[in-house]
Amino acid sequence: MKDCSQCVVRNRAICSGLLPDELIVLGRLGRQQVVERGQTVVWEGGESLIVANVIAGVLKISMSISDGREQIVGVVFPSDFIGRPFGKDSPYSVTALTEAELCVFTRSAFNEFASKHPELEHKLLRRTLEELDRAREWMLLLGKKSAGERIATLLLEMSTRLGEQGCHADLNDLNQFDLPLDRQQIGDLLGLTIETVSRQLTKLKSDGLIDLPDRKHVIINDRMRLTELAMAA
Amino acid sequence: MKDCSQCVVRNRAICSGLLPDELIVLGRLGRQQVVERGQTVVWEGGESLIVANVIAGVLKISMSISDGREQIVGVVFPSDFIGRPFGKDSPYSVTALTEAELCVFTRSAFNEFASKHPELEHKLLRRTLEELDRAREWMLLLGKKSAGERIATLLLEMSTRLGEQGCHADLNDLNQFDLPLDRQQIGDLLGLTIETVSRQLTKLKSDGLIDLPDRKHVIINDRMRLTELAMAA
DNA sequence: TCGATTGTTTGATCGAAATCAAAGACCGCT
DNA sequence: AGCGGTCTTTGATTTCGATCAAACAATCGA
Repeated sequence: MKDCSQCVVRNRAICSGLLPDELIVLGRLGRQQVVERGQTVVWEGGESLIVANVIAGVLKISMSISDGREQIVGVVFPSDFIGRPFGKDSPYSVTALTEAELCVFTRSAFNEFASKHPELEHKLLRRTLEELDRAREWMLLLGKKSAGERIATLLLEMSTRLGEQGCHADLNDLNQFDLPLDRQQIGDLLGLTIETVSRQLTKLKSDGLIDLPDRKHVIINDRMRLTELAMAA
Repeated sequence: MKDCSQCVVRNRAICSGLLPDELIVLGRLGRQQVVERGQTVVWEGGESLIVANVIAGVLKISMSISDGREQIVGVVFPSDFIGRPFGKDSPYSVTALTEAELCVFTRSAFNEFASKHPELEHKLLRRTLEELDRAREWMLLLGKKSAGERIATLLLEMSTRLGEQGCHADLNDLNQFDLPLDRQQIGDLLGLTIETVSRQLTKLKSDGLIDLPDRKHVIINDRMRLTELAMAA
């Protein structure tokens, strides 16, 4: 890492709040790394050798069953933390959905540094609690929502999460963004098949709630109706 | 709290590892409380005024949609921690599935104590990471598994989690236990209806994999086949 | 002990999403 | 610009679990 004080996620990542000299020590432990779309940085079942902060790009966290069925259990954005500090093997894979830039630490070096810096662990705890809330919200979606509700929920979630990052095409417009996931991945995230995803998106489009100028780009026309849809059939 | 050093979850709860004098301070902040079956201790959407350690009993964590659909997003056992420290309102309810005993703290008192005791926060972080892993494992179940696989997975999960607690009828027999959930709750946990739960349990029974001497009691006869079932149709 | 209430099982039918199948759109490459 | 591959959409059919309905079993209080 060259210089943490110049880092674009400096104020949002878990390292925010560290003192300048602590930041220098941490910076020396990390190295910046670019990963290309599709590349996996943590393997399900493998010893989680690294942890990292996401500087740029979007990644998926996924788990699978032996017969190949895959479920995406998390989507990770800039300033988020990835990997499984402490304990055992990683129960999931982490794979880049777009080209991404990471600030990578070996797990052991990070664990050691963290154990000496309660402020860092506190930040990580808060983030983990938020991630747990999000996971549970998604359990509600997977357990109880219809296909239409799921798609509506996804679009709104993507809008806000990308918005927090300033990742929107137009910085001022939450209602326009590029999906970092293809149809198959949306299916794997929502517990639906690719065909159902496609049909539901087409339906939202023909109902006028959204526009889909191309495969990835989404324009939300009627946020209110989409929000209603997200919560009730 | 009378005396933490006598607490039955003393060695497993997040307070383990605190020094004797720290434990005395923490003990004075908490109070022991018995909650009866069905009683809710944290309300979805409400300000999470309390956090607690579970001393005895089993509780559910649940979220719901405005129209009444409910999803159980977690099941909590003795030595587990409940409530949402730091931040905002609780996004979920916590309700006792059996009579339970809690060691309750006001959230503010706990937050303050925790901020001065990194060791405690570290324990809480590890636990939260484990809870997150479990939530994601459940997302895989909800998103990708068939009804039969879900039931098999639940029975094995219950067997191991109750086993960790020494809650089994026969302490040496992981293959026999009482379900703390009724059929409706099993459905709400697995994303199934009560009828499907009943049918799948009946099927496992007639296939000889399990016995169901009464509503709550489960005997696992063929753990291996049940394990295979849990992971593939 | 009985009747009421609640929880569970079983049966019949329905429907949302999966699966199977094929056409169409988009992208990168030469 | 044209070709080959991948991704997406659309259509036809099937299936698993939901829903509707009713019988059955367990629990509780009087």
